[in-house]
Amino acid sequence: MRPQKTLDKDVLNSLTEVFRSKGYEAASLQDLANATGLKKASLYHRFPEGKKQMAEAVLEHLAKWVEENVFKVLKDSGNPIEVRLKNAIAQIKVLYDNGNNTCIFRALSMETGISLFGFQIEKGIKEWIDAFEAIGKELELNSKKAKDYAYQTIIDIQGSLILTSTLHNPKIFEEALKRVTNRYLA
Amino acid sequence: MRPQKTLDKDVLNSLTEVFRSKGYEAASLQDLANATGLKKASLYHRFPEGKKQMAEAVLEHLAKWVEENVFKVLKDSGNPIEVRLKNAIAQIKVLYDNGNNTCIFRALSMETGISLFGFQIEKGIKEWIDAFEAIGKELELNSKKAKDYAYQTIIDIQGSLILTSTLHNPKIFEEALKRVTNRYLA
DNA sequence: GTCTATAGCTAGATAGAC
DNA sequence: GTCTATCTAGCTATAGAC
Repeated sequence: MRPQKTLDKDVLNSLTEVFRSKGYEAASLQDLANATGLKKASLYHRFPEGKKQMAEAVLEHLAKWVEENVFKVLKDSGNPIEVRLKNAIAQIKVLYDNGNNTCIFRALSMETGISLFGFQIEKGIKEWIDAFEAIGKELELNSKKAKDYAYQTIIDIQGSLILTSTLHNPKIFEEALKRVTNRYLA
Repeated sequence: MRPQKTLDKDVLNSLTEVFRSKGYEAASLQDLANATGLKKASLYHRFPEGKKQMAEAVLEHLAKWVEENVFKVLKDSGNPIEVRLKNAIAQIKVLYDNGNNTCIFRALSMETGISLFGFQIEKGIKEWIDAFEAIGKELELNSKKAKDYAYQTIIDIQGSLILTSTLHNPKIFEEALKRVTNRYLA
């Protein structure tokens, strides 16, 4: 097997950037090839099922990153809950580049996308909710409140990402994350 | 001038539905033609600049609806502020069909869209913020708080729309709107 | 004002050399 | 594993009859 000129990880990162910024339909194979530095046929060699498979790989890739860098940090023992929460929030800032990146779920969730990726996106969102719901329970909120806080957290993140990108104002994202933290630690 | 077989208003409503559900790139002229019941060439007769013009017309059309049915209701004299707020929230439920419709801003705000419609979307979002900021000031919140509440209102709406559609749970949207109301009237 | 027909292009995808 | 070359289908957009 001849060694790959370009590492899988780099390819995935390039694909991620294109899908994130353009969405699924608007991301052409030419765009994806340009971003990775590979030719279209080479992309098909790595992803025989084509564009759909590329987007799925991106979703999976990001899901792993979040699991490793957000959820694990939230759960991970050793640290007191305030520290875990703050560390997780810091990673969320990395994930969304301080609000300058759109969320991949949003980019891939238009109707064509819904039938294509609906399941993965729904699963992903539920994992976010579960992760924050667990934090609420750990803080001994009653079960309704733990759930409400979790929903509000995701709403704050998603809503503030939209506002930050349309108004070009990262402060909105930052303040939303502060609000999330305060809701739990107040 | 031969009378139009299909009214402008009906055409716009059909176009709106397609752009809303598919986004800009994924909405083909064939889709738009099917939805309106007109042939492609007839669409070009009404919108000589093509698809871009159709999307712009949709944005304008919705902006007018919101101005008339949300902003005017919010400002409109005669009624006490609690009633105005509740009426406006009721209209927002109509606009988004209880959370089942995606927001046109989101549908048209991917990168290809950003250069195309960024200005109109930014303007639209700012109008929403201004409208709610005015409510806060009327309630004698200080100017920072009035602004914060307005941002949080739009964040709650946009964020809850995303969650409602990905989780197929209109209750999330409904509760977010309750939260908006309570924030102002508590 | 609406239609049929079609131009011109780019999309996603494949074949096969190296 | 990567490339050049190419296929077919679908796209946006236009021409011109009625």
